[in-house]
Amino acid sequence: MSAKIISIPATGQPAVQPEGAAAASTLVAPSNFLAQLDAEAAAALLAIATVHHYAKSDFVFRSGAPGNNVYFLRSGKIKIHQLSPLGREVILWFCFPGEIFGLAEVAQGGGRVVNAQACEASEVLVVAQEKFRDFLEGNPRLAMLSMQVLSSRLRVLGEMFVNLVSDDVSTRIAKLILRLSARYGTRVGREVFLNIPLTHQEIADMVGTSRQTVTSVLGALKRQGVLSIESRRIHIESEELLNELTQGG
Amino acid sequence: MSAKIISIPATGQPAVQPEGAAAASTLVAPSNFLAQLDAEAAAALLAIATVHHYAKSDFVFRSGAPGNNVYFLRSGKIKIHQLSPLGREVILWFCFPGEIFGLAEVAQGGGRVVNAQACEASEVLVVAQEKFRDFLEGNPRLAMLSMQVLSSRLRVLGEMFVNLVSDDVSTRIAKLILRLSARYGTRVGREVFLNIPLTHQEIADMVGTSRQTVTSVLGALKRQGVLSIESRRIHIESEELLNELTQGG
DNA sequence: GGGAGTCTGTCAGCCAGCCGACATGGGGTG
DNA sequence: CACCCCATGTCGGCTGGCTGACAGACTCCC
Repeated sequence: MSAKIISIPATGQPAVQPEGAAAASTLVAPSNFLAQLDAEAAAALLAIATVHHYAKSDFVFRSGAPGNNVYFLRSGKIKIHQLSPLGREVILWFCFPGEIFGLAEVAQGGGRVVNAQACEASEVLVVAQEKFRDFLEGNPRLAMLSMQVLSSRLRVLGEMFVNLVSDDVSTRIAKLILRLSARYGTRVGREVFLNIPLTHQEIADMVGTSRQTVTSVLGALKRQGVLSIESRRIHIESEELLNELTQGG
Repeated sequence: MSAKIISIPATGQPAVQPEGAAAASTLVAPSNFLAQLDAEAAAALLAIATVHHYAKSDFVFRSGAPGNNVYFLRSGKIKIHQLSPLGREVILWFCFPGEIFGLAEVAQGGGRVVNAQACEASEVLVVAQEKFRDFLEGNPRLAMLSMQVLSSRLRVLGEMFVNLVSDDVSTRIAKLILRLSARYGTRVGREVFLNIPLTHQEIADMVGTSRQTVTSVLGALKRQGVLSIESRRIHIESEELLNELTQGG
C-alpha cells in the first residue's frame, strides 16, 4: 500500500507493543497442554494412551470420521484444516508439540468436521474419548485446563474472524505473521525467527486470499525491509514496522 | 446426548438435507445450558448467582474489562460482538435464553475481548468466576457440559470462518439464515419462522459485508420466493431452494 | 398522534483483489 | 547428474462488492 513510514522510537526498545505483548502472554500460556501436567498426571495420561506415528501428509483423522479419540502431539507438526465446498483448503490452525487436538469434536459429539494432517513425521498420543473423560473427572484441575485450551482457541479464532471481516489482505497477512511469531517465534535481539516452513499457498489458505496476492504482498514486505524469507521460513527483521502496517490500515 | 428434538415432521419432507439436518442436531443440543441442569444443580447455581437486569442496548460487559464473571441469560437477547480497529462492529453470535456467555474469557484469563450488549430488556444471572469454578469442580458432569458449550461454539465459529473465506456474499447470507433457523427457528410444515428481528446492518456485520449488499441480496431472495420478511423477522418459504443456493454457488 | 431517528431500497462509480497464463527457480529423487 | 515437479514471481483483464448519496418507509417515543 502507500507505504506508511511513521516514526520509529529512537530509544532502545521501549515496549512499543502493548497489544502484541499482552496477546502473546495470554495466548501462549495454555497452549502447551502436556507441559502443564505434573509427573503423576503425565504418567496417568500415558497409561491410557497409545502412541502412533504418522508420516508426512498422513491424515490423523478426516472430516466425517466418528471422532472417538483425543490426541496429544509429542513431536512433529499437524495441520488442522477444513475443505470448503469448492475444494478450497482452509487452515484453521497448526498444532505443535505439547498441544492437544481433536478435543472439540469429542466433547461435543457428532463426528469430525475438520481434517488433521501431519505436515512432517509426527508422534502422537491417542486417548479414547471415554478414558479421557474419566481422566478429567478424576482431575478437575485438568478439566479446567481443557476449558482453557478451548477458550484460547475460541479467542484466537474470533480474532481471525474479525481480521478477515475488517482488514484488507496485506493487513491480514501482517497480523497472521505477528500472531504466529508471538506464539511460535524465536526472538533474537529485535528480530524474530519463525521456524515454520510455509508456502504461499498455505498462507493464502489461512488468510483467505489467492496465492498470487500473497506472493505480491510478501514481495512488498521484503522490499520494505520488514522481513526476509529463507527456504520458506519467515524471518522478521523489523517487528515495529510490521506492527505499524497492522494498525494504520 | 443426541435424543433431542430431531424427529421433525410427519410425512412430507424426504430428508433432503443430510448436511443441514446433521448440523442442526449437533448444534442445538448443548446450547441451552440451563435446561440441562437438574433441579438440584439449578438450585445450587441460583444460590451462588445474583440477578441483574439490563435495558435495551446496555452493556453487560465491554471489551477490555477484567472478566470476573460468568453469565446466564434468563430472558431477552444478548449480542456478542467485537469492534474492529476501523470501527466496524463484527457480531460473533447472539445469546438466547438458557445460554451461558462470558465463559471463554473467564476460563482463559486476560480480560474481555468482546462486548456483550443487550438487544432488548434482559434478565441475567451473574456468577463470580471462582464460585463457578468451585461449582464445576463439584459437578464434573457440568464441567463436561461447559466444554461442550465451548466446543460447539468453536465449531460454529470455524464454520463461519470457512464460509467467510470461501463463499461469496449471497451464499454467506443464505448459510447464515439456515444456521440461525436450524438453531432458533420454528418449523411449521415446510416453512420456518425465525422469530429474531434482524436489521440489514446486523446481518451485514455477521457476514462481513456492507448493508447495501445485504439489502440487495435479500431483495433477490424475496423475488425468488425463497423467503419473506415481516417487521424484521425472516420467514423461510422454501428451505429447499435456500439450501440449493448454498451449494451450487 | 406527530415528529425524529432509524431502517430499507436503489443507483452510479470505482478499485482491490481474483483469475488465467506463463516464465523461472530450486530441491529432491531416480 | 539430469529430470521433474512443485513453488515463486509477474502481468493484464475483469468484476464483485464497497463507497457515498439520496429518497421513501417504518417505528418508537414523547
